[in-house]
Amino acid sequence: MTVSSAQREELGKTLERYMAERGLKSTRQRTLIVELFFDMHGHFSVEEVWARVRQDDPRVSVATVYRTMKLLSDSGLAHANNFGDGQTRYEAAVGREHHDHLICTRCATIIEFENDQIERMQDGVARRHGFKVTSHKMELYGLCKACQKLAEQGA
Amino acid sequence: MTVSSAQREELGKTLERYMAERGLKSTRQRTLIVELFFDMHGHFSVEEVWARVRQDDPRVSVATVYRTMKLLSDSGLAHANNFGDGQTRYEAAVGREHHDHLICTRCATIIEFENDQIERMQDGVARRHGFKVTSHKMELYGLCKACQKLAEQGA
DNA sequence: CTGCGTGCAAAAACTTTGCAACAAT
DNA sequence: ATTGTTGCAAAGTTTTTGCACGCAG
Repeated sequence: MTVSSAQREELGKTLERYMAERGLKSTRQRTLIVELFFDMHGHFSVEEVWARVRQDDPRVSVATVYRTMKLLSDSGLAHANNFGDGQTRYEAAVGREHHDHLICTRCATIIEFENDQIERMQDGVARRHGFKVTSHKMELYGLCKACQKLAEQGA
Repeated sequence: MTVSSAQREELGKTLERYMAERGLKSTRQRTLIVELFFDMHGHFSVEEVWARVRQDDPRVSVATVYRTMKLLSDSGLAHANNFGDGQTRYEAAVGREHHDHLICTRCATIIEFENDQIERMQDGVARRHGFKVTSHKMELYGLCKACQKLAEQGA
């Protein structure tokens, strides 16, 4: 699932607006990190994004990647996740439907899914508690098909 | 919602069995930490549990609390959560229904809720993906009633 | 006795931050 | 020019671990 050029443009505009609103500047590093991050598809730690960025420009520091990922997260262009290992993983939030995750606790495979019915029920729950929900996350942990087989075989 | 004595007994048995199975030993520290943790109701960081434990025995080290909470988590008697701040929070997993969380991003209030219908739909999703779910977590982030009012008043 | 558990401090893992040089507007 | 940004290294947080001693079984 590639981010289309239209979506990419949309993304750029959102980011520009966000930065303009708070007097932030567009730099070579930021542009590179954002560009590369949105070309990667999945859930990446800062370390992983940094590794990719260094292929193109070895002089970029981790600190800048940390700062830029936080920027993307604050601006709503990326979502920050915590899947239980001790690091924050980011994923693109544009050009995609909202979705949740099935996570294999054996091989760490992540399957994404989407279920409008569940979303609606979540909204209902929130409403009944007087909550105004701005975001949510739902993760189902267990064994994927392949790992169930391996587990049966005692591997 | 207090853990009843019957539930407490159940808890003790589960833990004993778990420890016996792997040759783990029951110590003064472990007993104290487990006891106190199950008397606290809520979602606590290791630091918070430690603070409580030290009231009763100032000689217990954080390391032991870390190790014991991990033990509880591994044995299924406690659940580990990550609510976005950078620390793991534990909550009792016995003597309670499974539940999920509404989290106020302003005042950090946590409301628990339970919804069987959603649970069933989650199971359905997992089944369709060939997943065998062992646990899940669902968190709705937003503003609680009180904070919505404060926000309106521009506070 | 045997070996797991504990306390302590050191280290690890991840993330943030102060600062001087640098770059964008 | 002015102000935000970067790289670096230092420091902050949270959690884990090595080790010598102690305690449970």
